[in-house]
Amino acid sequence: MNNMKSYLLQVLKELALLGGMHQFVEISSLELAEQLQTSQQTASRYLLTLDAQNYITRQFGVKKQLIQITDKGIDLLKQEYTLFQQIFEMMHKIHFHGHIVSGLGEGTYYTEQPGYLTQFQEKLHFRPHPGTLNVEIEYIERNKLRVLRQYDGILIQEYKTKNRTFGGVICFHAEINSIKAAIVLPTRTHHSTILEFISPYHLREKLKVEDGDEVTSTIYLQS
Amino acid sequence: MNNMKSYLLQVLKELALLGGMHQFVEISSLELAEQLQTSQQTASRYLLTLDAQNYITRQFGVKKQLIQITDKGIDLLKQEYTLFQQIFEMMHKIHFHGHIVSGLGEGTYYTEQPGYLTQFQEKLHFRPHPGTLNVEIEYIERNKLRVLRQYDGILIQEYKTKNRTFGGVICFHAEINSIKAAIVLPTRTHHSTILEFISPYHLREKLKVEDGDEVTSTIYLQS
DNA sequence: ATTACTACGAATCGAGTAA
DNA sequence: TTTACTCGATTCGTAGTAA
Repeated sequence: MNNMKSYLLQVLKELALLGGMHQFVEISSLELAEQLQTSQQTASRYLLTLDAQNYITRQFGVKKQLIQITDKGIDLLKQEYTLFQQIFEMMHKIHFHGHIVSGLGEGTYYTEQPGYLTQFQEKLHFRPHPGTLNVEIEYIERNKLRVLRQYDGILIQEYKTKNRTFGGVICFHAEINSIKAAIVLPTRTHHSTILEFISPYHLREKLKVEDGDEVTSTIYLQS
Repeated sequence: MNNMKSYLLQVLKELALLGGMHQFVEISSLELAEQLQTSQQTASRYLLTLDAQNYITRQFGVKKQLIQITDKGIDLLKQEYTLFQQIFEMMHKIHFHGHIVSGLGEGTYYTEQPGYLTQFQEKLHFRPHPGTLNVEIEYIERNKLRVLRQYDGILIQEYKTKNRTFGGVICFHAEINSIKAAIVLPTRTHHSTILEFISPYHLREKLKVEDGDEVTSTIYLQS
């Protein structure tokens, strides 16, 4: 029953704009039809359907009916509102969904390099636990990754030892399942769909996750 | 062309969630179909329609297409977001639309009574210009008036002179066409669709309005 | 692989109208 | 008035398929 017809959501929105989440709304099917720019018959049918699916309750007076949005209807509206908030917050933060995968164990090596460590502490204001937690994001969300790459992030500069060069990386503050963390984006490698998280905590323990588990994360764009 | 089909709005929303307002989104009609839980053919037709109506622009790569939401599409999403904000802000403020009407000139008499004046100044923190500006709200919005009456507002108490009794009224801070004001609700008279505004300014002059002109107003519910 | 056309079945709309 | 039913008209969705 969550394959809600989109036009019914519009009707619910219209009722909410008239105060239907707080009070009953006194409205005839013809009045509603005018608001929705449709026919009285269609408006009446919309109300029947919303009622049958428990998104609204109705009482019939002598003339017009009194309509109130149910908790189920309010939840649906809230859910929709949240999505719009996500859309318009996307200049501040981006949400990703994915599941835990194992890296090649390189994470531990890199996060223990003193040249990176000092920069992490200076610029991210925490000392990362050794290793990274890798999250394969849903493939469709590679598009959000492209948005993410438009932003500057926190630059960890490349540096050289006598043996080798350690490349620069971009970091963003983040949360994974609501735990404080950051992501590390290699400046090259534009086609990966893996996010590497570092954190002051041992994330696998703190989050109690293992390979394949689903996680949600938020990346903060302001540096 | 503003009789946008509601399912097209959902498609636009989905593209926006993938970052389509900030960047191009790389998505095949099949992928989009999966997101929308519909068929590839339907998704393809949705995109054709959105393109034809200039809500999106598309570039075709060798494989998938690149989609970006146009300014027109962004405007539509913003408009929708604004409506949801209004819905969920309704515990703080309520918006009304209406047009100016003439009162019976009583407003001037009442707003000049010293017993009201001192209370207005104490409780509303401004000295009202003599008279009220009356706004007949759209009939359908009587439902929001019912929501408004659930709130306590700012009580102006009744008082007596040796000649007569002046009844109590409820006030709410307000704005009318963005100008600071307040509304005065008689405690009785539950079936009026007229809002009476008082303001430190002479509203008819300040707003440059006359009878029949449309105005929008915001009523603030927190006392 | 991907887009999108055609054709037709399914769902939705709204005029007429009863209650 | 008002709601909401029936039923023909219109719109929408999707299988098959071409490009």
